[in-house]
Amino acid sequence: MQAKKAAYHHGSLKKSLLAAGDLVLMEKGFKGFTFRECARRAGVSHAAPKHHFGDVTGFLSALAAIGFDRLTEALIAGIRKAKDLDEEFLATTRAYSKFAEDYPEHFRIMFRDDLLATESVELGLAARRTLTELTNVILRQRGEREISVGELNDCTKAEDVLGDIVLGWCHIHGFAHLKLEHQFPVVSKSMEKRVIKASSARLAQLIRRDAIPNLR
Amino acid sequence: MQAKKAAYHHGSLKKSLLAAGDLVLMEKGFKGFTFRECARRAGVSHAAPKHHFGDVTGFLSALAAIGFDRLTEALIAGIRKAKDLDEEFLATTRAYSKFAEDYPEHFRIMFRDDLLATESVELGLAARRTLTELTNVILRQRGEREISVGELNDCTKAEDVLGDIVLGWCHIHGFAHLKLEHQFPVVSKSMEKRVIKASSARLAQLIRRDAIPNLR
DNA sequence: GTTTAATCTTTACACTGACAAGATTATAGT
DNA sequence: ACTATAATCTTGTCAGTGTAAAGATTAAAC
Repeated sequence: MQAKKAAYHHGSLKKSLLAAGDLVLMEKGFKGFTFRECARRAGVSHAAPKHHFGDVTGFLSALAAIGFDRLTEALIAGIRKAKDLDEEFLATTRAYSKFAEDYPEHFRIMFRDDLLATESVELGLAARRTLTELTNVILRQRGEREISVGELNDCTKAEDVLGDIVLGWCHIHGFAHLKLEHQFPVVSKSMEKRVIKASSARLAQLIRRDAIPNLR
Repeated sequence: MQAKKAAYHHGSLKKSLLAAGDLVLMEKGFKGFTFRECARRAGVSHAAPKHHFGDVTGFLSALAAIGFDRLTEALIAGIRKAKDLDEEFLATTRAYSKFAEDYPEHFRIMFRDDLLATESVELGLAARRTLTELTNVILRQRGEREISVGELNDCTKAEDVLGDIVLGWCHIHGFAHLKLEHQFPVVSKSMEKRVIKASSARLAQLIRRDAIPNLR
């Protein structure tokens, strides 16, 4: 009668634990996020996760990777909505910031070098996919050829490209982070929209070089 | 003979606890930072801190305030070293980033809205002092009158000023944060220096408006 | 069909934050 | 000066945590 006999071997525990961890992170936040709570939700004993993730660091890394994947998707979706290059940089900024507000706890652990297993290839790849997407936003602004994930390191060898990536990413990330953690003085919603729109537009012009033609 | 009899009343326990917490944060990081460990270092019982800070959130807020004060000092010192306006923005960026690397754990908790008691006036003031310093960096770039801490809210009412503050602070903060958490592709030290120098210079020019005279 | 390896449970330990109740001392009021 | 009161600190307790070790169960390999 019961849907599933309580089998000694769960079958797909890793997936279930990730799903549980994802939920716990969203519902209870980082403070309420514990190994044991996730195990409870997955319906297994408190020591079960260890075999799949080692310690809590490994578990968080897997969840951070999911976060990066989700961010990458959000960026792609945001970019797709933009009608032209003028809108694209702003759309990227907005998508990045919206992700931070939609998944604040994911965002927080994603950028916590001390809490993550930096050797995780899974996490590294997910982060590079996001970075590639951002890099391509900058490259398109500059009217240059886009790159694939594999070309990331090569691309960033060029100094002026790296300079624009830094300019772009720092702005996008800094805005999202500061806004998420409520570091900006409180202003009206409409004011905030106008400000970020104007800022993004000016920075995009700077990156597109047409604003400062003979600077380089 | 002994310097101090173990008095039942410590006398300046709050200060001692803050000093202990400061050390623990630097030595053991956020992971090793516990209420009890700090109490141990201060030489008091594990429940003593409660009376002075309430819960761990209150304690962290006090330490975050110290962090903001230290950041403000670092910014002022960095600015003082700059010879002219051209150098100042870069100097600010460097000082901000250096603070993040010198006090990584402080930096992390300073920008964690969920871990702090946002109603703490002490923390709020310290953060506003930092923000004022940053705002004045931008105002000087624009050749405008500087403000005091009290004027912060008034000043930010002007839309274009806010826009430049956002541009400047997002860049400075985003760079420091991404660098601290090792999100940038690994490049040589000298390359990194050149890149951040060029980026800051270009952004400063944008803020100073002389680069794009007829944009507004 | 037996051995081996992987998966999951149980048990245990040291540690944590929070709470409550008691001990000690400073402070204020008279 | 004496007492009442409040502030400060300790002790003891509780549920909860991560990690480790050892045992139970089942899948997989040979």
